[in-house]
Amino acid sequence: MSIGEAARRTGVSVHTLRYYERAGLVVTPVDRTASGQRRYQQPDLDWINVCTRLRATGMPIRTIRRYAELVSAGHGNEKDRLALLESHRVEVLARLAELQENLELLDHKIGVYRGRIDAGDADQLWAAGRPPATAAAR
Amino acid sequence: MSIGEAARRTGVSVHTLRYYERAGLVVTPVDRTASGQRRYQQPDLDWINVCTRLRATGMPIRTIRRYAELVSAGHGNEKDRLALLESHRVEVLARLAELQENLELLDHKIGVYRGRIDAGDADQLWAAGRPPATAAAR
DNA sequence: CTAGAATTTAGAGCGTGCTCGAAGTCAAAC
DNA sequence: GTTTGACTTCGAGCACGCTCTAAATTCTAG
Repeated sequence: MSIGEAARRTGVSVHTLRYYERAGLVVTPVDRTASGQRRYQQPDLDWINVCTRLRATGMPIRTIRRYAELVSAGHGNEKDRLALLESHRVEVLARLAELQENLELLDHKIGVYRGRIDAGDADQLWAAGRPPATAAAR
Repeated sequence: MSIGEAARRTGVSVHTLRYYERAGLVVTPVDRTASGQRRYQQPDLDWINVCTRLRATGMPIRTIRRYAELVSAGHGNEKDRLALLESHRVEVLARLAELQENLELLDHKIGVYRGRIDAGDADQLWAAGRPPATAAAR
């Protein structure tokens, strides 16, 4: 299928598809017609989806490239691939934790504003994080 | 305290402190000495910490600026502030969910590699996401 | 008083991940 | 055959969030 069709099916723009290819995010080169146009197969789409999902976990392009290199190098480096994925997993867990922690600040502030609005808007002083005892939120 | 001390205490570089100020991430202008050097007070640090934590939830600078503008505008816009925070909260929850979903792909792949390595490395075919029935992972 | 460290400004530079433009080639419908 | 739209490459451009430089000034310790 054409690059346009591949873009439609993966939800990635044709620009980005070509960019990913240039960036080395490939495991096997995409087929080309005699005139040089790309022709995608299902496995190409599957790989693009993997890239998309790795990106969605915040894996940088260069790391996905490294992973792609390991995959295309074939057998024998499974431990390296595993190490790469596990190392990234640690980062993802850290980011999840950070996000959740700071979401609490957000929730706290939202609670303060809700209370203040319900109560008819009382004082305005505030503290940075969780209330030390008494405090509002900016 | 000096900007250097403020940087030390907030964990933000002096460059970034000045950048935040330029970017409008201020609720009250930082004091200046007669000669023009910044002198930070505890509330300034508290606000910087709020900014840092909002940043950590992925809130863009321009949104924090908007929030700062609302705060410094004073009373009467609490509903706007609440709306801003709640809207951002929705985005944070979405990103948390996305992160968690794609973490599952990561975990799945890690599981596949662990199994393959333990088993002494079997076949190499693969599927993009969760295994449809039988498949390994790239 | 003086040396060295810290601070000031405005503006440039950078890393990341796209996103787009230009100029040309190709393909499918008519 | 011709048009219309999709495709090609290459390089530039952009948005974001810092990060750094330069040159001048100010502060602090001895």
